[in-house]
Amino acid sequence: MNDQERPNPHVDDVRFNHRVADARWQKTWDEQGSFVADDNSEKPRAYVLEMFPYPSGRIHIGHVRNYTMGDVLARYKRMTGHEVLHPMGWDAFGMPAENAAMEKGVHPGSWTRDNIANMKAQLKRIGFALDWTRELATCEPDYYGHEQALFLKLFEAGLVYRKESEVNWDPVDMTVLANEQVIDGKGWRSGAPVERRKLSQWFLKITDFAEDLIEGLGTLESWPDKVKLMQENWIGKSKGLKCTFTFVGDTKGIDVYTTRPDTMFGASFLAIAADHPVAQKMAANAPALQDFIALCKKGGTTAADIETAEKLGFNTGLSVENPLDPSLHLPVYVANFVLMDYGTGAVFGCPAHDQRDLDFARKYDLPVTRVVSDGDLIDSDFDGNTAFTGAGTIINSHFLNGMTIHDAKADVIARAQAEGWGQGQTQYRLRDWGVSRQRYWGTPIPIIHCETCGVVPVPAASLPIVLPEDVTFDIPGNPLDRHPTWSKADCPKCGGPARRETDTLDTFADSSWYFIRFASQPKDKPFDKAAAEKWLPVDQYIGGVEHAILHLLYARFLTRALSHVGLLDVKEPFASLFTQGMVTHVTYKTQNVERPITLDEFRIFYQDEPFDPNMTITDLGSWLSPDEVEFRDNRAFEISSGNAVDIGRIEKMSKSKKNVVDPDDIVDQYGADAVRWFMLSDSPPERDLEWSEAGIEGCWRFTQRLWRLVQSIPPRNGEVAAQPTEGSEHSEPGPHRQSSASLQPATSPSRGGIDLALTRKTHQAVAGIAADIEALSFNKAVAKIYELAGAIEKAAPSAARDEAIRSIVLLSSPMVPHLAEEAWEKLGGEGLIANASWPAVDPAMLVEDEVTIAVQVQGKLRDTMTVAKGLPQDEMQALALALEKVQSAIAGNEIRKIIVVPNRLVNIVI
RNA sequence: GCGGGUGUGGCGGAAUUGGUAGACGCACCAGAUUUAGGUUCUGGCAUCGAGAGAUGUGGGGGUUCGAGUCCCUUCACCCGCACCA
Repeated sequence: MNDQERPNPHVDDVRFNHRVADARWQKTWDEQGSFVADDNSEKPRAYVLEMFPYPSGRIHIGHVRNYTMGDVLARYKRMTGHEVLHPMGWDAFGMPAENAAMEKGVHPGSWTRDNIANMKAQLKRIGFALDWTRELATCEPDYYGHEQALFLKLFEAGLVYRKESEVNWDPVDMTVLANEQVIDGKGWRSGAPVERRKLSQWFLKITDFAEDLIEGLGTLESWPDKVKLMQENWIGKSKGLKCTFTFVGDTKGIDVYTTRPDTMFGASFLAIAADHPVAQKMAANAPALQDFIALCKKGGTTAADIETAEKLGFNTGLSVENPLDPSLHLPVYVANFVLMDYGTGAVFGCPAHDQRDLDFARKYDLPVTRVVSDGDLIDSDFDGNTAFTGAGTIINSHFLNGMTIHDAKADVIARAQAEGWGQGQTQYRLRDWGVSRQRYWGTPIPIIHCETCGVVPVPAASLPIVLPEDVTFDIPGNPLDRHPTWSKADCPKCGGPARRETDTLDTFADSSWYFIRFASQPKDKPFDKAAAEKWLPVDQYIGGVEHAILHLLYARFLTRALSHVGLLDVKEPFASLFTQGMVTHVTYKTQNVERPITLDEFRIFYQDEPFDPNMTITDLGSWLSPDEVEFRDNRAFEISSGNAVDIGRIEKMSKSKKNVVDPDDIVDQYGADAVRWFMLSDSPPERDLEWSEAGIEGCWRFTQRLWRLVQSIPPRNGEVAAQPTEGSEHSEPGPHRQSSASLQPATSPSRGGIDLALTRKTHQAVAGIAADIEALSFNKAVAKIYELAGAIEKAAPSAARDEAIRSIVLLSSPMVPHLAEEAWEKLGGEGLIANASWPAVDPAMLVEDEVTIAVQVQGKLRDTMTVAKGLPQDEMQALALALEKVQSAIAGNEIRKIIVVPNRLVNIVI
């Protein structure tokens, strides 16, 4: 399926040959350093950044979509006179490299570096306008060494600390598991049930910035609301009451934090976390409680695991007093759904108004007292299984009765403070950022543990702490830990023998400052403050919505933390954020087949029972890749077997579902421009894009259509050329350079007559496409290019038509740069189109002098009419009433009202 | 469980933000050119209806002269949940 196999004598002479053109222009851009950002430029700056890829081995089509969007914006910004920084690098640390090491016996470093080389070559083939001189890989010491320096700065500033924290522990492999490695509560390799185990780990104090990070969201006007909302909910600021429930007959008690002090009279139990000191202390001589705590430790550490697990409790036999009325006593339970790291690790349960508490109360037969009424249900008994969590009026609560929940909250907090048993407190759901990973392929944490001096930071002069190359992955666990010499170090303070920290940093740390390093990369320090600030913040950041919370929050935090310690003066790293959708593709699956069971299979399931040959077994369908499927009569069949195939759902491309498309293959077949065009067409960029053969064919045809348009006019320097205009090819690059390709109405046409309509259409396209690109509405920009192409094809030869063709080449050049360069050369444009300017717009050409008016009767469209723009309302009304269809719709009824919207519609109400 | 999102023809989507629903593309149908077509060009294409017309933006209800757009309610699907990156 390539051009050689499909000769086409009729079109080959005018066909755009991407195989030649793509390579030619990519080489030219490289040689001329077209996209190298000039740090000293006087032009206005634009920093366009896409989230850098993890070097998994191959570029995924999702990457292509992401980088194409950024590339169009970067190229457009260059055309509008900006100095553009558009860099690329590699988020190169992480687990897959270690997995490859275990599975294939390759070193994580060489595996990663090979992948980077392959993927870089792939990216180059797509023709991205990237500044490769700033390329970085986080796994190289010249990157992570600087990260270690930043870590030490934060350490000095008191933003780094150590505490115990739970990890997933595989008791068979004796190793820490990532959440991803826990499948159905079991270790992915050993299959053993996972336990939660405490380790001493390093944390960054992101919670110090919780308030700041919420406030900062308010300044991010060009971020999607949904992302800001998700971050705000993640930080989870709440105002509530921290108070003490004293043990009955004692002055000591348990501290509780609650956001619902208004419901305190409805409390029927107190629940504490399994890790709570009270639980731990009691467990010392209560084996049953020890067992229960052990039970709570089963299962993974994810929020979803913990919160969907069955709610379990253990009655400690302890009893506490309700501080609002000490005569009310509550039992104390240890419960698996209470988290030690949020609030105080203890909650009071108010079952009528909290679903979890209600489930728990029903299970352990605890009282359920309604204390908030929504009006309809005053005083009625609570017997349902759905908690009422809405607003209402307080009932069954003595002195709080009749208050709104809002007033009751304030009243209880005031009372607690006056009486000394509690105080109002602001609480955040956000937890400190645990950065320790018990893994090899990451940034070594630059700390030394000395038996006499304790924790000692590595002196800056000793950086980078380089990962040892001689490690093995034949046994589970962290190779750094068992390396014979690496962890041995001299204490920088006392010189005595000490141990190097063997935890490495979370890879999110690597991706939390790479955008700063792109802007400034001195050898001797992480970045130069002044140089970095010239580029920062990133003007447009583009990436997947899956990063809406963690990566973006950590990057925002680290930027603030670096500013806090004086290394930078930037609060928000990303001025504008765009989250793009995934690329999906249809899936195919063979049908399930039911067949008789074999003897061997029977023995596996039923051991020694007598064999029953009538028993059947169902082979589940397996995924097929599109090239294993053929179509007959609109039905799908497997080519190899001829069996019918189910056409599955359209899903995110994944290897397991065999619906991936390799960018290299399609770039080779259709050319980089057609692929880029596809990535921008049809689907709005924030939505998913469905890959299809038909779609890419259509895109390929459009590139050829554009090419034919270019062939249809003679070169500029020919004798029939229109008068030379002030084209960009004559203008000097600079901040104030005048815009290029002139689009003046063709007042002295040299070919054919005046075509004002086409000139209008062209100017409207220039203005519209500029607005669409700036709004990242690439699908709309694409539609407008199609429209303009259609208009040009229908137009008779004229100077206006020639100008329209020059314009469409310029307008589409950010999207199809190879074809545009080739066309620019054919049209006699000077220099590279990559350096050309965006066409100028004559505002007078944007206005139409006639408008089409909708005429409605009772809000229903009955007719339309074309009138002069700005026609007075009474004239519009008179014209509308004169219309035959309108009269018949009125049918002699009395006209009650006529609504006239100038230049838009007339609505007659009867 | 918690948090966020999406829903418009056969398909992807557009709709100046409350004012002509279906721009543009894909697919499909018809015709022309071509030795041929997976080329190119022209035309058609929401649904029902012969037509006039009626219906139509996941479902139900509401506000309005007018609703894809605003409000209430409901259904379906997708994403994130702190050690995947």
